[in-house]
Amino acid sequence: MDTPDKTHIAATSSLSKFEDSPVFNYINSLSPIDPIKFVQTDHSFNSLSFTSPSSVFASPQIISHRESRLKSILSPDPLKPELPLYANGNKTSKVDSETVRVSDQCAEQLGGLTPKSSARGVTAELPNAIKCDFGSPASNLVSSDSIETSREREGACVPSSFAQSSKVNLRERQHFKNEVNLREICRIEQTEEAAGWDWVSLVSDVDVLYSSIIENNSEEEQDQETVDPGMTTFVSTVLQLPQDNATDLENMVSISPSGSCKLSEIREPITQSGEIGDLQDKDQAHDILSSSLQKKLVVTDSRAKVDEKGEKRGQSNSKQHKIRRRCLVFETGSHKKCSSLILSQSDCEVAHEDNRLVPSKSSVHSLSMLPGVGLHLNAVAATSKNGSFVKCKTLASARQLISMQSTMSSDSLTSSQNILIGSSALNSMEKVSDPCDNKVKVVENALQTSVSVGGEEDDQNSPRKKRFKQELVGESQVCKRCNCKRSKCLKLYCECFAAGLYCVEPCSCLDCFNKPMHEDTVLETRRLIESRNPLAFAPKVIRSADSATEFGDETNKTPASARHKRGCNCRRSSCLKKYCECFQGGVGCSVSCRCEGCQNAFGRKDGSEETEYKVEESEASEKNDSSDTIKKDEDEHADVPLIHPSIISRFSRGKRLRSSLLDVGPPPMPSTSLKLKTFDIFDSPNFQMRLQAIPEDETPQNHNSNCSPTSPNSKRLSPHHHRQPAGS
DNA sequence: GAGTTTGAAACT
DNA sequence: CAGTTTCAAACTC
Repeated sequence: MDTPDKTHIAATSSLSKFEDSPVFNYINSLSPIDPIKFVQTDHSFNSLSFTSPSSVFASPQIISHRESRLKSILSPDPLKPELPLYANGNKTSKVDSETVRVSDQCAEQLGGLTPKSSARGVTAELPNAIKCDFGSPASNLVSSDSIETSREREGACVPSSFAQSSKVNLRERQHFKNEVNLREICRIEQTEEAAGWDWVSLVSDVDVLYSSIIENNSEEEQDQETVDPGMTTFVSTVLQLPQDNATDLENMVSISPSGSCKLSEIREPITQSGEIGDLQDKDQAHDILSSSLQKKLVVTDSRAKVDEKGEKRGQSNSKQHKIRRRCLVFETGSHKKCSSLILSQSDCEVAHEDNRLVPSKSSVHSLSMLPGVGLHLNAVAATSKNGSFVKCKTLASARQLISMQSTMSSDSLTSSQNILIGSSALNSMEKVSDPCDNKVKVVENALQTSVSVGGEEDDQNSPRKKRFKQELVGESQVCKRCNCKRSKCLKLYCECFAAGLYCVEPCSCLDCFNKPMHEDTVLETRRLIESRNPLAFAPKVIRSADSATEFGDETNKTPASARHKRGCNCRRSSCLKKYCECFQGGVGCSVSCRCEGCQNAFGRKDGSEETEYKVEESEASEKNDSSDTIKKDEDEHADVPLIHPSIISRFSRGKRLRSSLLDVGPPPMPSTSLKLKTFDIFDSPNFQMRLQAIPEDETPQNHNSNCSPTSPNSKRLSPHHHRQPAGS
């Protein structure tokens, strides 16, 4: 109902309207504040103005927007782009002209920050930034109200009656408070850094600080000139993003000219009045932001000198700066329709460096999202409902806890970058074809460091360690480290190819064609294979609902009833080894299986899934060791019993299971706490849910096929279906 | 690490 | 569609 016009009018002619409004008149009659002053107080978010109509605008909306904005910086919600906020903005073209000016000022101010004064400078600047952010009544309606607007108004503002009285001393006091707060946050930051970034909590801290500052500065006037830089600097400095997160910010800023970028939102006065001015502003802001980001680094490093842990921090930062967050690579048009196709595994460089990523909304969101989002089929998605931060935190923690090896072997680097983008929303992004194998991979670093953290092996060169590292890497990113010799990795024999991933250096394949440089070949081959079997690249393991529907198997009603889409055909392994895809996938056999002598611990095809049922229904039931092991695992993930084959497969690789009992068990879990910790990410129910959910979205046609009575694999429909193993 | 086993994928 | 071959992972030693 609030049309832009309304908003705009309300913003531009707010004074007259307010004055004309009965409410205003009434409040004005109650308030000693002069109406003119009221206008000013609007922008300053003066506490006294609460008695005036401005209080209406200084409602929790402001806080809400502020919080949402802060959160959006850290956890942009793809479903809630910031852009709409701008739509409500009341910015005028007037602000556009201010942008450049203010931006320049910002740059100057940033440049003026010396290492020693950086912290103080940030502190001093912060209040204004906040004020500008939230002080304006107009900004109440538009969270993204530009700082420049406030600044502009500052210059013309008429000092409010209360503000002048408390200026000097109060400001100093506030600055002191703010600085104290800032230092506290810096300490928090350091602590978080040392213990691994507790990003969420840090955000909360910052948010609290903001609130505190806002309150403190509600009495403070708007005569301070430094604004945006402070805000930006503050964000940059205080948050001191873990590299990947920082990169996210950079990405968000640089990649999203659409204006949905979060950081630019803070400092960039995006005007609603015109696209041209908008673009100009954005360009300006982009440049400024780039510079500010650089400044940020300076500030950070500078502060590092001051901090007790400065050296450590500095090292960490310098290393972190080398990290390039991998981003999802997008598929070229040929297969855009088929969302489940291979995408370039290119390393997603920070956009502002190469600008190869198309700045679209989705791109922003995708960048905001963690790699897990949009991953194809077997790709590991660590994202969960809270996943983004969880993963970030975890990874960052791992990275922070142990100094990374700045020179990661490229093979390990690339292993985690084979991310297949299936999300159609991400298809809008340009494909980045540059593999960028030389980039340090955050996840892998984290994993690597995690290994070190575990203390299991200190020797980086230990074969065992290498192996485990590779496995972790492979698992974490579901980089199928294939070993194809003759298939050229263009057949489903190749796990990489089957998973919709490009082969990477960890692979030991020969004559591999499953690489971005052979994309055409890969896509063509995929087409051919899919023409033969539409489900060829569909997930092999289907969730309970799907499988139950598809197979009509009553035994699949169990929560742990994920089933292999085709069923196995085991004859000698008794479905007790990973030769069996059902077992490998951590699912029980179903009537679709044609296995002989099925002993699948996850559920036999004859329906003897007592294990699962009992596990699900009664934890008290004692079973043999193998069943018990399975039970525990399934209890932990009762809601998502499915364990992706790749995970299991990679998990146990190199950890050969000598015992049949162990073989019967669930995917071998890391024996060390380290491993458990690492894999908590991937074993989390949410993660598992993602694994299952993503393919559904990505391969709708396939899933439709899945639901069809006819299976692509005619063998599945053979009379063997009803054959019951004699042993069972 | 080499060799064997296994079962899916591919082929006929 | 069934049988066979090919293939690479899983597994054993």
